Order: sequence, then C-alpha cells, then structure tokens
Amino acid sequence: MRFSTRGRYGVQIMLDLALHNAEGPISLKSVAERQKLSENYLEQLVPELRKAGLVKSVRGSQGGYVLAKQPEDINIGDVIRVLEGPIAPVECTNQTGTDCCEKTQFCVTREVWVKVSDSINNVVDSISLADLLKAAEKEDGQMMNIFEE
Amino acid sequence: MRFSTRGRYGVQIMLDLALHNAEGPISLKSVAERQKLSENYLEQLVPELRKAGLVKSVRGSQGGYVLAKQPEDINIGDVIRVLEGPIAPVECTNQTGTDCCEKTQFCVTREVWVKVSDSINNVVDSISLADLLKAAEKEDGQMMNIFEE
DNA sequence: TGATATCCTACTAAACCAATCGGAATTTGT
DNA sequence: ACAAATTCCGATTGGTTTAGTAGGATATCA
Repeated sequence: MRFSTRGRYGVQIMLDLALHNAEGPISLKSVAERQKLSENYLEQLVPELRKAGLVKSVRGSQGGYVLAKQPEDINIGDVIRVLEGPIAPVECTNQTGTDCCEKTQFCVTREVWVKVSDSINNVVDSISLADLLKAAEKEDGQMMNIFEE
Repeated sequence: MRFSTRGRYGVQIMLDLALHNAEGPISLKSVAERQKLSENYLEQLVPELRKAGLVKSVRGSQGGYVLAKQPEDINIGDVIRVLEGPIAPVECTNQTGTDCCEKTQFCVTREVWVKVSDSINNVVDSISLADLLKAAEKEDGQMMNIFEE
C-alpha cells in the first residue's frame, strides 16, 4: 500500500514554498535543487497544484511559484488528493451504494475500504502546511543542538 | 492511493472461508466461482495466507482450505499485510529515525506518512473476520427483507 | 487408478510510474 | 531590441508492477 512519489514530492514542494514564502516567486529550479528532485518532473506536478488553486505562478524571468493561500489554510490532504487522485483504497470505495458490485460479500468488505479511506482523509486533512512549518523549525533547532554538542 | 487487488481478494477469500467454515475444507475452485475471481490467480495468493498461518490447507481430492484460527482471532490487518506487504505510504515510513534521508524537510514530511500508516493499521487491526461475518449476516437479512417486500 | 485438489514456477500483456526531452510562450533586466 | 530565465505543454521512454495464464508435479480420496 503505497502513495506514489507524486504525493510525497507534492508535500515537499509545498513545504519548500512555505519555508521561502516571504522571498517572492520561487523557481522550480531552486526547489528541485534543495529537495534533490528532478526539475523536469516537478514541472509536471506543480501545474496541477496551480490548477487546483494551491499555488500561483509567475511567468517569465525571476518568476516562479508562490502559495496561493496562507500556510494555515492549506492542508496536506488537498495536496495529496490533487496529485494522487481521490483516496480510495479499492475501486468502488467512493461510489455510491449498490452500483459498484453485485456480490454481498464484496459489499461487506467494501465497508473496510470506506473506513480506511475515511481514516486516511481525516489524518491528512488535519495537518496544515503551517503545522509542518512549525515542525520544520523545531527540527532545525534540534539539529543545531546536535551540531553544537 | 490504492491497495492492489491482492488485499481485496484476500479479504474476500477469508470472508468466504469464514462463511463456509463449518463445511470442512473449501476448494479454491468454489471460492473463485462464488467470488467471481480467477482460480489460478487465487492459487497464487492463498499459499501466502497459509505460510502466514491464517489458513490451513488439505491436499488431495476433497481437499481445500480452512481458517487456521477462529474468525474473532483473525484481523483484517494481518490478511492485508500478508498480501500487500507492510502498510508504508512512502518508502521510508517504517525505517527507523534518521537513516532514511538527509533532508530535514523530508523528515518533517515523513511524520505525515507515519501518521497515515498508523491510522490505516489501527483501522484494519480493529476489524476481525468475525465482525465481517456479523455484517454479512445482517446484510443478508436486509436483502431478504427487500426481496420479501 | 482416476478424479480432484493443492503446490510451485515460469511466462505475459497491459498498465502505471518516474523521468526525460524538446520546444513554445512569457517576462525581466540590460 | 535582445538575451536570459522561467513557466507551460505534450510526446516519448525505460522500467517496474499488476493481474492473470499456463503447465506440470505432488498428494489424497473413492
């Protein structure tokens, strides 16, 4: 049971943008360098975040991307769903009622996948970009301590 | 974010075995027919459930599979993990501490995946085969009512 | 002995993933 | 006006995974 790299990279990108939010448009090149990801590949991902209204783009030289909302108003769930598609552990999870299958037993097991899917959504929707920012700052502090010892 | 068919079929198989638990060994052929799945494909999955101690096999004519434990002692999480591998939404989720990545930001995002993974495991480990049995009986009852109306 | 099973391994077509590539359009700075 | 930087867009590709097929060896029952 895996997310693809898309969701993971997406969260990394958004956090990177959040960390440099004050510096104006951030180029994908710099994100790719810091995060050690392929710029070309990110180029494929970020437009989807833009179309979803999570980032804004500035074209041309000195252009780049900025968050479209405040970090506390962006949750990780949106980022993941944009890039990974709906969180449906099996195909019929988010279909309605009986139109997904004829087998009684399957529809019983369907309850399992619905619960799993609800639980994942709850977790990722309860984490905002601001939460990650806080964690990142804290972690930096700990790093410092380690290095200073 | 998807499970493969392996986990889904696995739960279907186990529930099917549970529903026919009193009838002695159940052949994969009959499971495949009832669940409308490929017998050959199931033949690939069920031995893994056997090696994991979830079912027992009886070889030869009139042979088949039976649950290795009582339905209330088998949880869905075990079934899924056997067939799908560990529930780790991204690669480093279940690695320890710092040996997975050098990037601070990535390790911050790692917390997200750990929480997701914990949450999924909690859900699937809280559902036993006996729970699904109960749900299946109830659903059958409802079906009956619908048909009798 | 024959039918019915599990068991085991190899193979395959299709889909998906992660990444690469090439080039068009847009904007900034000189 | 021009060059550099950058987003934008679509096509292509190599590799892996998925879902299923196929064939035969082994075991058991009637």
